[in-house]
Amino acid sequence: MNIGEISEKCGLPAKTIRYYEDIGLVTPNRSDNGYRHFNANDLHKLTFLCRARTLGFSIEDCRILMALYEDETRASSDVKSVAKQHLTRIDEKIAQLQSMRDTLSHLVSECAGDNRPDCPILNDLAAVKG
Amino acid sequence: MNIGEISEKCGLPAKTIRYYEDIGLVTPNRSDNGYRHFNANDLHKLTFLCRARTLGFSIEDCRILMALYEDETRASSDVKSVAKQHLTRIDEKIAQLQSMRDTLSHLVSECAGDNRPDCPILNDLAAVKG
DNA sequence: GATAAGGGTTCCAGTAATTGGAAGGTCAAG
DNA sequence: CTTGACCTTCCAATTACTGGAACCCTTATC
Repeated sequence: MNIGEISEKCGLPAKTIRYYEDIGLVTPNRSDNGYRHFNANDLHKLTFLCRARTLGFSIEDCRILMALYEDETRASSDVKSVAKQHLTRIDEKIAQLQSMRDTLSHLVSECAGDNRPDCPILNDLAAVKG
Repeated sequence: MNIGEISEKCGLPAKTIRYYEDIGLVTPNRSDNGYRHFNANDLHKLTFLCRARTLGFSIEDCRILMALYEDETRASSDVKSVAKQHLTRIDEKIAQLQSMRDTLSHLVSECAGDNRPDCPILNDLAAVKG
């Protein structure tokens, strides 16, 4: 199938699929007219990539996971290790955002939000710490 | 003061301060030798920027907030509005990460993590939906 | 006076993962 | 034969820096 069709099926934009070919994540064949020709295995790979990216894995993680996916002699512990590391990174990010959120929502609640210039949000931002 | 000193005080790397000058967020004077010379107002601005970035505001948000900071006739409602929008974006991001986290931690818990190749994580990633 | 250390300067390139757009080739239908 | 929907490649932009090269300024030391 052509790139438009597989794009529909795997959930990735055609542009992204071409990019993934560029960086060596997939290597579709070419038809005589120069069009990329994708087979069922390509569909599996691209679906895999789409899903992994949706779960926030980096492209480099995806590369590792794809290699494991294609290696029939892998140990599931290797996969689990990559996933757990990613989970840790997600948790760190959530904690960081939560901390931002807490500070910011406190500031927002303090601010009158009227037409006077006095503003606790700006006051906080501009405060030079000792 | 020179860039090294103000960098210490405001918490931003010298490189970042130069970048902020490039994009017009600060405009320090220059000494005769061509060195940037920062005053107390520059320190306030850069501290402001450092804090706002720490809270996750984008550079463009910072630009808006800085303009409000410098406008003595601002309405605090304008500041609050920017902050609330940002808060919404943070909440969305947290929700998205939380959803990734839930899915991933479920998969991780299902995976034996031993030296056998069978792996629910890879199975999930490769599954072509509907 | 030479030199070395520790500032400072500019400018160019790279990061992550796409995305947008231009210029142009291909194919099926009317 | 032309129109429209595909496809192709290649270059540039995005966000917010960061690294590095090549070079200048200042001060202290030999």
